[in-house]
Amino acid sequence: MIVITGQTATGKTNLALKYAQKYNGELINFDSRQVYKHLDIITGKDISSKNQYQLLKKINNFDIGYYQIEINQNQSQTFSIKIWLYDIVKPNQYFSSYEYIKLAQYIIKDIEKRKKTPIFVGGTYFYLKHLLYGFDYKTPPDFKLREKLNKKSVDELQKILLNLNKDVALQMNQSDWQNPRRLIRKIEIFSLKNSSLKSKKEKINIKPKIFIGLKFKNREEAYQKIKQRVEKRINQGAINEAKKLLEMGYKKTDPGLQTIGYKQIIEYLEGKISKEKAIENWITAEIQYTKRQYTFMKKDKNIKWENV
RNA sequence: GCCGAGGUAGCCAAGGUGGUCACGGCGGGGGUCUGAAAAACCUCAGAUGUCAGUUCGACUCUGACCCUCGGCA
Repeated sequence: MIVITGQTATGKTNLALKYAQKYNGELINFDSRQVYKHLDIITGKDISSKNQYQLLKKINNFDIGYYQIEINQNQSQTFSIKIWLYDIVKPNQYFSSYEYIKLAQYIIKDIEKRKKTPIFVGGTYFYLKHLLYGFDYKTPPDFKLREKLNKKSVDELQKILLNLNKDVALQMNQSDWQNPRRLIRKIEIFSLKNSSLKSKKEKINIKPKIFIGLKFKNREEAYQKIKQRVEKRINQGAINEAKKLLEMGYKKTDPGLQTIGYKQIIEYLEGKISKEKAIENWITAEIQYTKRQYTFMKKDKNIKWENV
């Protein structure tokens, strides 16, 4: 197995495609935004309009399939490579690392059955971490509870958790203790009706043969690349894409639209900021994201870093 | 040139009868990370236009100067 990860806009997919040619591979996306249908231009899916999604199988609400993309090596040679795990769910559907891993494991088996090499490409280290190193999945989300808890203040959530499980509450770090999402998840886990569920932990410890992380050599480089990329996406019709999604009935609060690019463009479409400001904010958000990505990823000592 | 308003960190911006020299937000640096992660959250560092004067003490008062923005010329 090969894994290509790293900061956004560093050319992960291109590198992955090279490996795909060399090792007879197929790509598996692990980008948490590209799993959504219709989010194409802004999330930077490497497909064109002539690519058709090939549906392999429906598992629950998930459309598992691939895009077949062609690469012209030179005039005479063309490679055809599959990319899996794009377009799995609608922008308003719930999706999580749990679902991701189930699907990824299924695809790995499928690829290996055909004697090909799975090549994971993406920037969502949260998903990758769980895929490679395992995860103790024991409590599914309780959306009713979340909805209720989302209305509470951090203060109230802290009190609820203290009553539920004092030890866990006191062990939380400073950041998580102030973080409503983390508090809600903990409450979810320790609330009575869920506590009896059995652990589904699977022992996983996958060691990729090649595990590369791409990062920018400095901030200036990141700024230039990201600026170019955002401008390109604007020219490709990013604004229309966002508008179209709203016209289709998706809301800005849907999980799929909680995405860099959409958030800023929607503010523009709502008349809150100018187009120029939206673009500027988009670029800034993207740079901030690259920083968070590296902060998280650099703790993984198995990644071999390459500067771009 | 005259009249008015104003100059507080990279940007936006609050403040006070002169007394721990100053509220925030953005941006920036550094982090957190066990079913929402392109999310959410934590943390740190930055400032009173210039020069004089009044005063025990001025970012706050006075004067000059330099800029900026309106209006009149």
